[in-house]
Amino acid sequence: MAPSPTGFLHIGNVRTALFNWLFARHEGGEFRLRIENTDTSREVEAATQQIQDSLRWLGLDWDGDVTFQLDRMEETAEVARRLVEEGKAYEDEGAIRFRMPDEGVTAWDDVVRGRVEFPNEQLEDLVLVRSDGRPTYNFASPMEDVWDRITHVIRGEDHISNTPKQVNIIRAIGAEPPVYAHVSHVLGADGKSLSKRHGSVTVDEFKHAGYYAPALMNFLALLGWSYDDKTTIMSPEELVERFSLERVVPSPATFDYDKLDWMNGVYLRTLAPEEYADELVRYLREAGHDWDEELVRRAAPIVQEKIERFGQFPDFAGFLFRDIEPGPALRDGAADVVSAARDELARVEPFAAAQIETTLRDLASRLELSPRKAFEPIRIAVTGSKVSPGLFESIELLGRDKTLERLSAAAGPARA
RNA sequence: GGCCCAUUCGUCUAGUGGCCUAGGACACCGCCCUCUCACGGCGGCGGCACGGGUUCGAAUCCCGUAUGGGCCUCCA
Repeated sequence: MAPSPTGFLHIGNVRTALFNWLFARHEGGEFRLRIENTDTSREVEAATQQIQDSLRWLGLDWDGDVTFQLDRMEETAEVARRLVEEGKAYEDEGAIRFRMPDEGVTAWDDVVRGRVEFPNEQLEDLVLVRSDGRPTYNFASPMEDVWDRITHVIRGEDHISNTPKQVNIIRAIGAEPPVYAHVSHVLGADGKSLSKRHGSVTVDEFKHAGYYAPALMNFLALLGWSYDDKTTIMSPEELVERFSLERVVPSPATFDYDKLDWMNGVYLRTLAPEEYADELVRYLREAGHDWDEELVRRAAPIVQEKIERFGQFPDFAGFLFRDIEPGPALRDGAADVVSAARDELARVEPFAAAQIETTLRDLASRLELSPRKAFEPIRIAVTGSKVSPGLFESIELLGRDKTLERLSAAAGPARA
């Protein structure tokens, strides 16, 4: 994986990184991380750290130290000088250019695309070393592939037309090119390259939105790859065991946020309750919500079946932790239900979901109201919303004092 | 403009000449379950870009067209 340190890691690049990682882990090989920083003008200060944090969060661990392309400036310059001596390159206004063949074709067997051929007459004599001495990407990259004994280069399809150039350079120094696999791009719903306007695009944004890393990994793996005709939910371990480059398709994939949300929900619902609570607590802490951890843990079970992203928790269950805005206006007669509920709940013992449910259902039938009708105003009064976790569990967690307080406020001064 | 890559339901995909009356998943619609919202169950809608070949037979092979994308930097 060889990102350039120009900003946050884009989800399309992460998908490519994932394929590299899955392939390496499946084959028992190494997954290497190299920072392509030969363009010093575009380098962004914190990007190198961000890239590593993002990969770690997703669960992509690399082997050995991170390497930096510019660190081998001396070696690449040396090779360039040798190529000039051998007549395979030449100086041009202070820079060094590689002499590309003029006839025939340069070809390779791409693992995802099959045989790809380029007419050599299309190949320009590319700059190897800039006039200021820094190597260019198209020179440094293949050289490092050789020095690091990279066996497989899995990268985006935008590199297809760079490949014949790199192949020629590698052959010129008497080495064998690695195996290449060019994967397609990831697009937004409008068919254009995925960008900000489509939604989250950086790993950080997905993290902050409350996605669960294994779910995101699963989703990304299925963008351009499949195991068979029906398997969709696969743990990281299963993905590693089943992945193969041969099953990567060459056509571009559109990022479907709805499907990601669904898949994330599947993962969250499958988590053991304690694990779910742990993840939720960690998410809220990192999102800056300084809420009582004990209460968050008690609330976890009643939201696990309901939300598909941790990011939905504040809106969905925030009424447990902070004051609520006045809810929608109560319909005619609703105030009576609310104040009756307040009177009943003032006496319930113990103040627990089961007893609360019995009490409120009895109240509904006494008032000759359907549960649906009777509970709506109570829900709005207590949670501030028409949509919430289970009413009885919510009331238990809120506690008697706050529940009565909110019911009184909603019933209005007349009965308060 | 040149070269290269791609093209199966709205989306992700299965499919490698007969198993295809094209399978699965998300989304959408309907019904059931139900304290809201979800979950779950059942059912439905919906596709091989187009045109020529090759073949007894093509989603699958070949050619062309169209559409989309990439590259053509002393960017990566």
